[in-house]
Amino acid sequence: MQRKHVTIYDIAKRAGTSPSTVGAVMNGSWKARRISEARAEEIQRLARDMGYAINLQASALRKERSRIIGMILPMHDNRYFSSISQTFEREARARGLFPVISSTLRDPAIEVEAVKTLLSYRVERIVCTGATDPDSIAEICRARGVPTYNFDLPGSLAPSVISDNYQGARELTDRLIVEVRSRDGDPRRLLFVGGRPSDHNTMQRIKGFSDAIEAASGPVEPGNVLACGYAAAKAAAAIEGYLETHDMPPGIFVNSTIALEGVMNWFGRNGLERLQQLAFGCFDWDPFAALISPNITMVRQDVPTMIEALFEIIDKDEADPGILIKIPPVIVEND
Amino acid sequence: MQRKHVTIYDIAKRAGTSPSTVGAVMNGSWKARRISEARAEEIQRLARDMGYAINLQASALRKERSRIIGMILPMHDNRYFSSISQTFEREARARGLFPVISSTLRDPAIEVEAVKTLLSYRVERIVCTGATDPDSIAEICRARGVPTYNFDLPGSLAPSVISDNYQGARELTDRLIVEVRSRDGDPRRLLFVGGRPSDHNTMQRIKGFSDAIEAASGPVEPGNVLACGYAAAKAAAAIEGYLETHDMPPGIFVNSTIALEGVMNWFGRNGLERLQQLAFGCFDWDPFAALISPNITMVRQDVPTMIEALFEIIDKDEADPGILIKIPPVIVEND
DNA sequence: CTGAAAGCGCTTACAG
DNA sequence: CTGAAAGCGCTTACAG
Repeated sequence: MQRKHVTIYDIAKRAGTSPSTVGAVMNGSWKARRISEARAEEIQRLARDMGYAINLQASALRKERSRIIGMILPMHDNRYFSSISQTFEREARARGLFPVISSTLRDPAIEVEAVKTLLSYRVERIVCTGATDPDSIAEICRARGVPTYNFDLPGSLAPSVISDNYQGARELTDRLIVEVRSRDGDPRRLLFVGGRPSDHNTMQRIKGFSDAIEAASGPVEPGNVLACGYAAAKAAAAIEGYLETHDMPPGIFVNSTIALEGVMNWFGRNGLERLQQLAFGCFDWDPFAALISPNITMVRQDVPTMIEALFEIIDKDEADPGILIKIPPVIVEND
Repeated sequence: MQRKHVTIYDIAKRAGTSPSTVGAVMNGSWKARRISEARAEEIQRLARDMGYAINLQASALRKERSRIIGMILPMHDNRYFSSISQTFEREARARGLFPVISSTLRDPAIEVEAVKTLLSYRVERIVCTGATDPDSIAEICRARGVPTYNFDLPGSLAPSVISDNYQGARELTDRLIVEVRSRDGDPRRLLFVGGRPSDHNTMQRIKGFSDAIEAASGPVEPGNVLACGYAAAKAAAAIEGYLETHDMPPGIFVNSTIALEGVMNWFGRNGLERLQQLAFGCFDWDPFAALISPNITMVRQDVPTMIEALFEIIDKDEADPGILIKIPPVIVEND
């Protein structure tokens, strides 16, 4: 048990050779150096015995390449975002990159702080997931020659990969409309709940929602779009407030599982059976939500395909800020 | 827009001073060096203008302190584990540490691989969450002088912080017993579903489950403990198989929300209303699961308190492998 | 096939 | 109050 890490110098001394040679053997460049097989093996054996592990900080410093890829993420404890981390991590590792993910709680100040820290650790690229202000991040990174990518929310200074929020919302709303009509309800009275009005994705989803209704039966009722924020409690309060002045709508479009939690809680407190009479849709997927209401339809964002598209851009080293890839989400019917 | 990162040398040149001075100003040690306020301010201004960001790799290399704290985690896309990352990240940052989390899919080979990579980036400490083989990790790290901590699953070579699985399971089972009896059912016929039999936590929970039943009404029926693994599909298959040769049990203890998903799916396919007649408990918490069955009781592991206990050990730099802190989980009644 | 030297960008004594 | 020098552990020309 040693306190100090063993270095190529320690091994060189023991092997009676030079640090350069050991270094070459340890980082795999030894074949190019035409170091004898015998010597390489001897060094590898010694390294194993001595418990050598390359110091990637030193290596990165010298090579000016860290192989670290950073990602900022609104939060970990969320099904959608955690499936993003999971898939991102796998794909980054598959490329020999070292993924480092920081959560930023949808706070632009924390986002910038996290990005600066990542830059100080000399990440080679940064993926901004759901960033509140992706363009300022892109600017900071561009000044340092670090490419950025927007994910989930688009920006104008770097390539973006997002869900096709408009189309997904429109398709989801179309299903709700069919269901509402099958019960002789009025689609214009459908309710939209959740998200921030300033958020690009929420805006697109509201547009898809409104356009679908308008195309089917005329403009959505004014006051039926409750972009009340992301917290579950806010969604519950929004429903509560809405119902003080309105009748129960024939259906609800819930914008994210976080909002869904609030909506479900409200119904849980006020009679879960009332849910059965509603057309119910959620933009985001949760395996348990499917079981609560037999008539819920969910939109599942296609994370694997989104991450694939992201790495295609990265692999090709594309940097055109005009790139905007929209991945269609998947409608998950309940049955 | 520069390609190259600006260094303390660049700033020193522009400021007409030495790199040492700039370095001291940039890392805050300038007051100890008694550098004049005026000069410090001038340097800070220049650094801002030139877009300087300290290279923490170089700094860490020289100081032999990275301030990086690593964590390995079975997976990100899981409510329990993602709440661990979220809380861990916050607490690490609050201490000026840089958290790096790698997921290892409950695969011992990947665990060791991830730990070695973290060591190569010169992390200062490693938290092993839910590690399949925490002791070999502890050994590898100890040889390099890097302290480790076991989290969620205990080990024998480093301090451990875990949930009190036995007590939590026992209390949960006690509730199920009361419920079963209130319907004139036989507690000995309660069913346990999910987890690996080799997993410490599962073992403890099975023990709590069995002991509670035994204390109340005699030994649990043989064959009523289905430690079928973690996948949802396995839990569904286990229930299916069980019911081929047994009547519906009076209640089910589900060991994790992943298994719960499988169990719920089975009932979803075979009549969700049959759930209402069961006493239903889950070791792990999910906000939606609560809404599915009015009589579900869940055990929520107390992640904030667990992480607090972890950092108390870290802050005090305790390394006694005999430390085993069990945090009582919280019973979440449904209502 | 191999080694000595320089340098990545910092920090740490040391000297004044 | 400040600077020159050495060194953290690598990799990269360069020389032989």
